[in-house]
Amino acid sequence: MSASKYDLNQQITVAVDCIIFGFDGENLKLLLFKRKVEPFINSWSLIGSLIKNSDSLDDGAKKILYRLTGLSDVYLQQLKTYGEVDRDPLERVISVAYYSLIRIEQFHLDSIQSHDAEWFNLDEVPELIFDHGQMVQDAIRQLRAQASNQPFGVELLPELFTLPQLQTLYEKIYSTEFDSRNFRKKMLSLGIFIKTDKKDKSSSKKGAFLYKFKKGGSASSAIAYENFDSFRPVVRFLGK
Amino acid sequence: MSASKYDLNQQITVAVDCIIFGFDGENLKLLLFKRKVEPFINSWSLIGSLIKNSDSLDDGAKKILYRLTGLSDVYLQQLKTYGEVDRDPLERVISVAYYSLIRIEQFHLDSIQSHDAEWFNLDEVPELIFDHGQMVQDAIRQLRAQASNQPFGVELLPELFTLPQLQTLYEKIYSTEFDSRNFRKKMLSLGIFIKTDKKDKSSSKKGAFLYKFKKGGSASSAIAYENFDSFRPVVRFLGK
DNA sequence: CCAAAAGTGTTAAGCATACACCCATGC
DNA sequence: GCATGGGTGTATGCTTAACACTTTTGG
Repeated sequence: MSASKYDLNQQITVAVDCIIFGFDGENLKLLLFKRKVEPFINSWSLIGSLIKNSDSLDDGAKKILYRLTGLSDVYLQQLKTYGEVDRDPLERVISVAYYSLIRIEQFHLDSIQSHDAEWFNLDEVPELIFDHGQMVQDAIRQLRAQASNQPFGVELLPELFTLPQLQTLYEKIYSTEFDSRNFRKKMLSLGIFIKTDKKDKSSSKKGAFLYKFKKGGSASSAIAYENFDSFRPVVRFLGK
Repeated sequence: MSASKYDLNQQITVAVDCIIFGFDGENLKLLLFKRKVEPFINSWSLIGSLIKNSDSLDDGAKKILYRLTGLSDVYLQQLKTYGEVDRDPLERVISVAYYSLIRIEQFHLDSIQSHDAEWFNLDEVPELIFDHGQMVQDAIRQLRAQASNQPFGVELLPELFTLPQLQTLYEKIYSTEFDSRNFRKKMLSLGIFIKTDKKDKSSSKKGAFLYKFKKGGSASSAIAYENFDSFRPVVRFLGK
């Protein structure tokens, strides 16, 4: 391709980085992989790469995530673009960061392992290259902000899930604990869950009822729940 | 500068666009200017340009805003990066959008006019090039989200301002009306305003008391008010 | 004196929070 | 039969939201 028609001199490389949070029913984790190119080859890095001329940013992010981890059908949300001049020592690179929150399943685990990627508990994340640590911090903040204004869960919990599981997810996101009576009351009052008559007995003798999401929530989004009154916070109570 | 060391073939141009909202005490406006280059020369456009190799995105946005309008010391906040492949018909350009909300003053007016820029009422914005219309929509949404979670006003109202002015600002942002008794009660309960003993009589015979912001709010931000409990929405009531 | 905007107080309803006990079951 | 986690209800205080009249003063 010929040089830019607007400015022959601009020479900026464009990358995307994906901050992928995962929930396994117990813990919130972060997906990392070992960088394959210099500089910092073999250091832990977010899932990222340069985008192609022919891919939009959104498409490019999806493809890169698939190529580097095997994950597909992940709803990625744009977080922020990082553009400090010297953030990459090799050359001028700006990076458009995307994030998502998915449920970790066996399918994912196999795929990820075969790609040299790995899930890390959020409190055991190793040193990351460049400004990736900052990206993760920003993504957590964003995740919390979203979770407090919109319920989420589609694609992020198993199709059927229990309220204790949902509570655990929220507790991990906020690094706090909620009173189960208030939590259940609040969640059920949102009117977006349907109780099934099945029970999950994997974590207690009594078993917990399985719920599913009501249709009409955003099918494409792991995070946002459409048509939801954003003025009514989902999580306000932080008391026990 | 030599070609990219990561990828010799990537050829993507990077621009920034600034969505500048202005408040003149009565109306919320949008700053536009007439594009100076083909394609679409002389069409109305957001304030934007390519960034330089030596400028970070944040710095580049500030400089471009200054160059094209004369505005300086504007706290710009990154909105989103737009990266559809064909968003610019001439070549592949991604644009990092920034936005701000400032008060419109005489100083600004002169400077802006001399730069061929112009303030438009939000409901009278002309057709914009590329995806700039979408950017404006996204910025309004973001502005509302911010305004509902954090009080704002520093740098965005005159140093001294009246509560009716503040109410007008919020009403314009949300395109709705608030009950003045509830609005005042809520704002004053935030504890971030100081009543002065001066009155502004420009809009009524009785005159309205002038208030100022308490120190300790974010001095650098026109929009965010730091150290504010983000779990307590500022604007929830939308009733009259 | 009157028009026009500023300023003020109360009540009812809804929501958040705190808190303690019974239930079902596998072992 | 008991330990474990699941499930439920109520009372209190705070925030929101609805609502109407008085004050000030320039003209």
